[in-house]
Amino acid sequence: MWSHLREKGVKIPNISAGEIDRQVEPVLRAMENAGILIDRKVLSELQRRLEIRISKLEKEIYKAAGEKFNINSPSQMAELLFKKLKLPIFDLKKTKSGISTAAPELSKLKSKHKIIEPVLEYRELSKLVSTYLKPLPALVTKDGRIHTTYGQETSTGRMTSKNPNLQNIPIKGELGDEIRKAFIAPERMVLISADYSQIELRIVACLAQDEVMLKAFESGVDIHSKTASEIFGVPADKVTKEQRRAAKTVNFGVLYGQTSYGLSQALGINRQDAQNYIDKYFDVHTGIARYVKNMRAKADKDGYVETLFGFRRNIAELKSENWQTANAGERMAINTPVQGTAAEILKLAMIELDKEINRRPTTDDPPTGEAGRRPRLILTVHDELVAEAPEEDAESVSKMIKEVMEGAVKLCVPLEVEVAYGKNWLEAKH
DNA sequence: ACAATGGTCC
DNA sequence: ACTCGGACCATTGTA
Repeated sequence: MWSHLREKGVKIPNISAGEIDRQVEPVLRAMENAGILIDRKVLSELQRRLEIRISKLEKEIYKAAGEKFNINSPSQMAELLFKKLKLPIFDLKKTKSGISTAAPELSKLKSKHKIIEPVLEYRELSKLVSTYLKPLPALVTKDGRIHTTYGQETSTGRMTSKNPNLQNIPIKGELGDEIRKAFIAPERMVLISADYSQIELRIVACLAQDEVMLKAFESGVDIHSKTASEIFGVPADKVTKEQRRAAKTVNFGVLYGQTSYGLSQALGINRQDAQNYIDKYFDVHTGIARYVKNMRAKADKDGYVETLFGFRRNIAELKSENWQTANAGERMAINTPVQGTAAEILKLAMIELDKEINRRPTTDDPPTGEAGRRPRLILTVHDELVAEAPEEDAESVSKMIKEVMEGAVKLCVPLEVEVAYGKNWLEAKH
């Protein structure tokens, strides 16, 4: 499906998607066995801190409500907010059973009642405690480490992680920082984190042969600032932070087939403005517009789309009588080649890295009974790999990982990898 | 046991 | 009316 890209400078290694999956399988098993070292004390101390705060918030919420109720129950929350407190439901999303109490909806009510803010904070903190701080320590094995299970059975070719899922460890905010401090390197070792910079945008630039985007990546300019300058019609050096943030949302929205409504919700602007931005975007990015059209047509005609390495996803949804289902099918057709190709590139890098790492000797003669220190891959998070390495090898292993990842395939644009290391996962991402 | 709701990540 | 792709998991409430 993408063989024409060979003439555009794309060098696709002679390997199929299925073969990539087979070859990455033993690498995944090795990563599961390796696991990642956990500092349980960091988790338990944070848990204690948050539980104190949560009980204060509980009292505050009950007081503002005038009664006790189960804060964790969306139905009881809706009953309280919209029946007893009679908060306005104009503009709020509905669920099958009633009014949504999801965070974006409650945020709209912040100015209407003093109960909203503590509820949002309660939700945030109890999420962290119940999903991460409590369960993670229970999964630490005798070696002090957590061993997830990786899978490859997804509709795009991405990998999954379960028991626990280490691909959704919090990263936003101060509390995300605190949790990531609990994922540590052993004595005299470091964690190295390496992530592809905007890999999906680079892939779509290439698959779509979008001239403007190709040039942007070749010249190394900030892609979101460039998009901002295009859709807001301002010089590149006059782009505000706010405009850049909006442009970033547009860039990612395109990958998902986002509508004007979706964009307006994401940016908190009106729908017409959102539509104008999208129109402006497709005006400039004719290649992307063509790609979107082509993927819809391809899926419609053949019933499937393909990634760069030939992974096929059947999209039966497109044939649905239900227009919502059919629209969802269109978005899958747009997104799957991009997301799937990114997954394939990461897997190729993992296969190559595993070979390269195993060529290196163990650094130490281990003291009696102790395992020798040597580099190994330990985590994979969609566009990021985390490895462990002896601290004296941090620089050389970092460099090796970066080079292998950047060279995994030759696209029409350069692949860039950001790499850093430190004593824990937080430090390794600076 | 299962569906619905909500929330975390890329 | 509905609206952003791909995952996993906790809690509530119903069957």
